[in-house]
Amino acid sequence: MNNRIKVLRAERDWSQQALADKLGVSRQAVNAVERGKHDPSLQLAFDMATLFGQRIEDVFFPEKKSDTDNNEEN
Amino acid sequence: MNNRIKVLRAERDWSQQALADKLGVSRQAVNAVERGKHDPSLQLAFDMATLFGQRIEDVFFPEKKSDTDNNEEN
DNA sequence: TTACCATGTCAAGCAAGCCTGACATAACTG
DNA sequence: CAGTTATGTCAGGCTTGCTTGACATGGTAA
Repeated sequence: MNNRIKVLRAERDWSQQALADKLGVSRQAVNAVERGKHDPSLQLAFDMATLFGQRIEDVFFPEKKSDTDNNEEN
Repeated sequence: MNNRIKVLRAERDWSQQALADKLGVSRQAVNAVERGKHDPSLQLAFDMATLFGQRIEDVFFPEKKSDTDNNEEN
C-alpha cells in the first residue's frame, strides 16, 4: 500500500511527531505507515485523509492484487 | 464503523459466501465486517469498495471520533 | 563543542483482523 | 420427512497494527 503522507505532511511542514499528535497515535505508527512498513487501520486511514482534507483514495494506493486472490465463477 | 455492505450485497443478490469468495476472504470475515463486529483492513476495504464500484467513503462510515483523541496545539 | 530536533529502527507486549472448523437456526425444496 | 442454503456465532490460533521505551544518526543552533 503506497501513500502520499510524506508529501502531504511536507506541504504543511508537519513533523511525524506533530502529525502523530494530531491523529492521537504514536510517532512510530506514523513512520511505519508513511514508509509502507504496514498499512494503517481503516479508522486511521480515515483520520489521516480527513486531517489532510482528502479522500482515502487520494492518499492511499493499494498495490496490484496478490495472485492468491480468488475470482472463480463471478 | 458503519457500512453499506449488506445493502450493496443485496442489490447484487450475492450471499456472504459469494462475496467472500470474490474477495478471497472467509465468510466469517464478511459477516463480521458487515455486522460491525470489527473493521476491515484498509486493503479489504479497498477490495470491497472496488468490487462494488464505489469509493471507500461511500461504503464505510466512521463513527464520531473517540474522546481519547488528542488535539492539542493545532 | 553541547544541545536539540527529526527521522529511522528495534524489542516486547497487547489488541484487532482474519483464519479454519464447528454448531445452531430458519427458510426453502425434494 | 430429509437435504440444502443463508446466516449467525463460538473457540483456538496466527498475523498484523499499534503501543511504550530505547538507541542511533544527521542536521541545525547556541
